[in-house]
Amino acid sequence: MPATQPSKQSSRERQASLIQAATGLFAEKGFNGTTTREIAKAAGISEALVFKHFPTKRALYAAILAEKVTVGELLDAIEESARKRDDRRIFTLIAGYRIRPGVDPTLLRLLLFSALEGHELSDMFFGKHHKVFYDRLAAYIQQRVEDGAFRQVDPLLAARAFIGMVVHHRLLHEIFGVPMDRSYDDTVSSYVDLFLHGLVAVPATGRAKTRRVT
Amino acid sequence: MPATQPSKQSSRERQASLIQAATGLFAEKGFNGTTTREIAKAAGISEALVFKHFPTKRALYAAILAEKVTVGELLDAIEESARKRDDRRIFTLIAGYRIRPGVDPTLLRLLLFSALEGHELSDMFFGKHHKVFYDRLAAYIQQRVEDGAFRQVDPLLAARAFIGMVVHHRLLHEIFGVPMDRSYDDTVSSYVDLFLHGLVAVPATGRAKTRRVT
DNA sequence: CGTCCTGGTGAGTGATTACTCACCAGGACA
DNA sequence: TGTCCTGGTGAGTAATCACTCACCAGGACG
Repeated sequence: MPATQPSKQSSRERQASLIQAATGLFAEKGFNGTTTREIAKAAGISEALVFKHFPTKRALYAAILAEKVTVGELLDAIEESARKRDDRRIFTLIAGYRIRPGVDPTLLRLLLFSALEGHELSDMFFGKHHKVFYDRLAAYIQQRVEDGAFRQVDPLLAARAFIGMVVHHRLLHEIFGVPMDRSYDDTVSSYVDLFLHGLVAVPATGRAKTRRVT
Repeated sequence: MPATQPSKQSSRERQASLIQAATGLFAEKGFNGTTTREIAKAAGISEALVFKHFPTKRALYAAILAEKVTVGELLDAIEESARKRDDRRIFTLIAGYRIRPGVDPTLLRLLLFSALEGHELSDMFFGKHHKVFYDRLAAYIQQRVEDGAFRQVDPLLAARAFIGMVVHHRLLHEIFGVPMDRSYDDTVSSYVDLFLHGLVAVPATGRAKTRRVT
């Protein structure tokens, strides 16, 4: 518990540590399941002080959703691989960003809770965390269809399909507690391979297409 | 509002109408977000009577999760197609079962809420509603791999991947409100096609593999 | 007739909730 | 020295929560 600062802090510091403490609680128990008393305790301050910084509990929640926008550097890496037409790399990047063990697990819970509980900022949160990905991916897929490298598919649907595979994987793992018996790299590569080349075996033509999947 | 029965009902009838009324509320607002007063009002009875039938609010919630087990007839249809090795049909059946417009939208919300809020019966609920599907699908995929018809993939991972695509689709639509601009049949067929044949175009060999997807 | 069971309720109970208010400590600056 | 601002609190408050209890209506059965 990082609740060890009864010392004075500036307004901005307090606000930040409040947001940090509350984020964990909201992600764990949802908006309705979290009390302001718990938040204050987790931040190591009195309940009254919480309301000096945020007029209502909802306002604190909104501040959290508004703050966690991230994304950023990943899109650059994607952009670069897109220029090189490195299909495998792009899909691996996106999948990895969603499955990678280091990724903050609270964000997914926060996102789901906010959507289920119907918070007003949920749409924005969803847009910043998910929509960007499948919009960018859809654009790339369209490009590759035009190149003639991909089959004639609906780019948006295909993008959603791929991201769906991998988000669902995380969902199973983090929300439903399904154990993942394969390594992270292995899993990502399997998903990418599956999506790019499909399930049906290609009868022996000259191509060395059958990548090992183990 | 079906709250129009102040008349006497037998204990079992009351219990059933209580469960029906509460299911909608729990799915909409979660366990913590739903009050017993609301439930009573939706069922058209007094709050006290709710507790005559269920000792606690949690017990009522548990009764709901325990009751909604369904599945059933779909597995028979799958079994039949499995004997015929009708790949497309099997994947279409499963996808359809999850995307079909008629499917009760409250179940998905209920499932997510119960998992996020960490209800004790959540695992069971998940097992009956999802695990059966990807276990069955994984078994079929393994069979087809042994037939030599599918590539050498991890069956469980592949099954999860496909179901992930389609569950994610429903999630986007029902929970996040993303509009779906294509028809139901079209969407399902696109997903199945994508999963079976992959994204990468097969260079012109003799096969007429490129199914139209539009 | 009485009495007993079942379905049903109004009016509470104490605990908990989000939120408020009067007040305090101490450094800054005059 | 005084006073003023900022960070901080203990002790509330009204509302709401899950849950309880004493009681009622009426049909069944003797």
